[in-house]
Amino acid sequence: MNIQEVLTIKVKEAIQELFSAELPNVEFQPTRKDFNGDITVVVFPMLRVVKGNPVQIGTQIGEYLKKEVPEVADFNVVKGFLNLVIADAFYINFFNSIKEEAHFGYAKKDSKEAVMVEYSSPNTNKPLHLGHIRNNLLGYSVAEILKAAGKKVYKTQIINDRGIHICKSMLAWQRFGNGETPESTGLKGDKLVGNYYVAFDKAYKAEVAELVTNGTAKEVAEKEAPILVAAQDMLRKWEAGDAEVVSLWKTMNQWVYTGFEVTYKNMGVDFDQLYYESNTYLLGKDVVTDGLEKGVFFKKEDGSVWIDLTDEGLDEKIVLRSDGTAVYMTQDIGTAIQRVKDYADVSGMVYTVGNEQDYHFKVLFLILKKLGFSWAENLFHLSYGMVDLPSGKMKSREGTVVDADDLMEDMAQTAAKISEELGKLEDYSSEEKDKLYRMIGMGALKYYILKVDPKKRILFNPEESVDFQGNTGPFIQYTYARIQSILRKAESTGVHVSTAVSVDIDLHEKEKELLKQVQIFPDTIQLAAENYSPAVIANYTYDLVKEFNSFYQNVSILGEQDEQKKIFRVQLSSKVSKVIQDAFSLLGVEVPERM
RNA sequence: GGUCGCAUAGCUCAGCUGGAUAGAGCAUCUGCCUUCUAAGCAGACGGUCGGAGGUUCGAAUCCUCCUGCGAUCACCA
Repeated sequence: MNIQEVLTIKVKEAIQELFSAELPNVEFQPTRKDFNGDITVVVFPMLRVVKGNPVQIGTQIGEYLKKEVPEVADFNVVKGFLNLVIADAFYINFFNSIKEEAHFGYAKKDSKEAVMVEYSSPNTNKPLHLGHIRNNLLGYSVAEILKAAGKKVYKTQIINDRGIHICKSMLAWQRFGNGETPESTGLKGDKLVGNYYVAFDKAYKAEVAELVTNGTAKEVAEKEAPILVAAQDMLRKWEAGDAEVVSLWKTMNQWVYTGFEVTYKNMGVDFDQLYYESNTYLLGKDVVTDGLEKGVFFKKEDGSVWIDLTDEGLDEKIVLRSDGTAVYMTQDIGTAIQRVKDYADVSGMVYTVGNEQDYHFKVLFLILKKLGFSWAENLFHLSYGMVDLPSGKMKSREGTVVDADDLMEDMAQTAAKISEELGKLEDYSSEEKDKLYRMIGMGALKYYILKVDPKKRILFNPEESVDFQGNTGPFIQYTYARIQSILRKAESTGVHVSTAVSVDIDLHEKEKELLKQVQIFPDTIQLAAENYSPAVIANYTYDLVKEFNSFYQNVSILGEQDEQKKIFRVQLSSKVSKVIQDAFSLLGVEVPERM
């Protein structure tokens, strides 16, 4: 039982005893730093049950608690706030009880229910860019957070490997490629293919311009440009299974996959299961037929099938074309159902997709609910804002993107530059340095992106590099490294960290603050999971680290004369570093032994 | 036009189910490396929480309206 639960019972008891009244619940908040105390009971809400002066009521409750609850060492009342001072022994007991836990704060895997988290889901016609980085980091992190909160998680992505955009790259390569391959050019496969996507757009625009010059209306020219018609023709051939087209498609997609693999590895993300749109794009049609019988959908005269969502404040949405072919929505319905077939324990899904698709997912979830799937109640669209540049939106086909690989490389180089200037790692080999610089660079980038609320759009200015000081990933990594340094030194000087600490020691104010911050880690993980928010973890970790640094600068650890206190401080530091490491692992950020 | 989202210090962001004098970082300015890593610490400066009403003992937080920005409303995906 934690202190709040104990106090809740005792406060209710006090109200019963002192005022013969029934208190429905007790409201707590951490005591503000400028007041004396650790936890505060808010008296105002009690006025509904107990009539009187809040200060007097608070004082009476305080006296009762001080007498009846050993953990309450003292109290004071300010206006309607009853500030309680919790005894040091309580914190020390808490610390001793969690000290040996491998992953303090992680919930036990209790639920048999699994969640499938989808993220990344790239198109195979171009390399990944900064927008994909946000998507990947969010999806990966939310998956890790859900795991830590006790859920079983499957990470997945649906690879958009077919469609007109793919054919555009293919066609441009056929026309302008001269048989180039990743091997012959030394280019990463996704980069090579992406170049042809850009080349297609260039050629297409030139053709449109030419048609317009010759008197064709712009709208007509945009539809009839020969290269576009050729791409559409290629898509039809692909759908018909044309051997030559399919072979080219396979070859070029493989180039892209090989390239993506490198990017994912550098980003530090992974997947448990892959879905390919080329396998799933025909799914969902039979479900529509079922739904039609059930009356969930209706058919229009031209044969197209729709759902009427006007009762929900939305409009009508098509689920099957008049020619009987599937649309985007049909596929997504089919794919969702397929996933539950593949993984029977899946009882919920998270879709990490940009906020321009808010409407689509709203509709998709509604349809699945109307079709009566129990798991449809647990669908969540992890919607995030766009990453824009000062020059505006990123557009792959116009080449105005911040490339994922380039950005990660830049981050590592910035980290290298700063590290070299500080010059603390002269004895590291170049391999060790390189590994460390990547870790720090990625730490900066990941933290920078994950610390902000997913809903907010990010304006990314490549000119102003991502920070390495203050509320940043490297700041937190640095603190971790610093603690490791202390631990190494402690070990070499023979401090016995396994010894239990006596409850009799007096806690320094900084130690107490640190313990309070450690204590809320489990709740923080649950909160982050409930809100699907890595930002909650990021901000928690920052607060913890700030607290530790303050402790570190104000209190001597290894220089402490009292052996008990010294051991306790080393143990506390060790535990804090473990929490930092675990919290950062939920963000997909690694921590270094030195930096 | 309808719907959804966002708006907090010069800049970038926190602020949990309504609670005390709204918090960090960056930038600017002061101090602190002969003691455990100064990517740090301690401090100063900086706010009509977009605007107006309302609910409440109490509103950045909840409700209504308005303004600004973004997204979306395809037999594209």
